[in-house]
Amino acid sequence: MLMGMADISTIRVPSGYEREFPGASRSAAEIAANLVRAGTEFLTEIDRPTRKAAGLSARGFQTLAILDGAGGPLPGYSIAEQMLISSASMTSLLDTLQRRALIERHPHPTDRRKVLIHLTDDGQRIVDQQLPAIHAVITQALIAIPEEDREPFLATLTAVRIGLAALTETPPPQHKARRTARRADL
Amino acid sequence: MLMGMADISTIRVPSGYEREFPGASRSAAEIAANLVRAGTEFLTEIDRPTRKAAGLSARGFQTLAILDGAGGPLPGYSIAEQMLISSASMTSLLDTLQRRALIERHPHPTDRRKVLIHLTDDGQRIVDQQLPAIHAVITQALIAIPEEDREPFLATLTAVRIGLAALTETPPPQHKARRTARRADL
DNA sequence: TATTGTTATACTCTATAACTATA
DNA sequence: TATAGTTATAGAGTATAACAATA
Repeated sequence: MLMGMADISTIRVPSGYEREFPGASRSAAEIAANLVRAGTEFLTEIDRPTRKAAGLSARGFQTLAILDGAGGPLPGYSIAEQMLISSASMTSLLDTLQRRALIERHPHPTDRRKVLIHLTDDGQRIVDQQLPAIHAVITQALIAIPEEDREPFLATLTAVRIGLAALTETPPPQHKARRTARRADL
Repeated sequence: MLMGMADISTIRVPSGYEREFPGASRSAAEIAANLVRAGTEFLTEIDRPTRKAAGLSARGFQTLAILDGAGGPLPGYSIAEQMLISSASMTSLLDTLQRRALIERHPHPTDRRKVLIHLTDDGQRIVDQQLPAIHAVITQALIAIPEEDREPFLATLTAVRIGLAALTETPPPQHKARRTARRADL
């Protein structure tokens, strides 16, 4: 059984946090917790109409949306690159979509190593039906955010992404050991 | 092959968007795209040390962290509720963790329906080792966000989560059909 | 009757390795 | 040699349904 949605409030980190993790920032932890949670909840809501209507996984629909966005057939490896998965995983995904007749595989006219992935009419129909529902959910979810708050919010989101990307290119940050007081204090 | 990280910038939505999806808000779509992306990237970074050091899935580590945070053993259903998964999925997760000797199952002293999940010493050690690394990553990723921007950012994140929660309790928002111009315009 | 947990079954996503065909 | 794709194999996470034991 899944429980109902409790009242929503900002996720806070207890006051002992910076004592327990020397060098760590409490406000950073709060931002991380709330950002990850908000992102996950958003994904779930975006996913909901798709799964319900089409019985399609997020990855499956994403594949269709990439093909739709490209405006024409794409070779498999180029979809795989965009989705950050291996070619073998791509094959498996495409098998699933092809079984449901949402995509077709056609040989590339000049390079016989390649397979061009086409949206079928059914696949196109699913994208055309689901995208408006998804964008309606997005618009409605953010209806209470004032227009003047949106650009600053976007700017901070981008700053976070830049900070994350910088992490990948440097050695993992140093840290001191946890100061493990009583567990119940967390 | 997975590609490297391109330069990071705000994800923007093309200008034809509100024409293509009547009633939808372009700034909302940009916030959704950047928020979901930032959340996913954050999760990936938080995940990285855990997977590397302990070969543990995100869900597996999350289970250990919940037990650690509780300060003592918990019955399975209470962990499942926090993770929003079914009791059958919980059983499978716990099987995996028990196979690696990171948790133990003990009978509840008074309610014989319940099984109390205990962190083993190995499980506790993984949490104690990984949590500082995770919090160092979080602190470092956000180092460039000025302190005075943090509370407003948190406030907007919470407003988004409230908007999302409100969606769940109401019928799906109405929307008009996609105005399907040329595909390449997207 | 409701709660807690397990088993059985099935599907998706993912990864790695080995392989074919083509460039 | 490098690129594109498939097959084979394996493992994790998820869901549903049916079930047992207990409260």
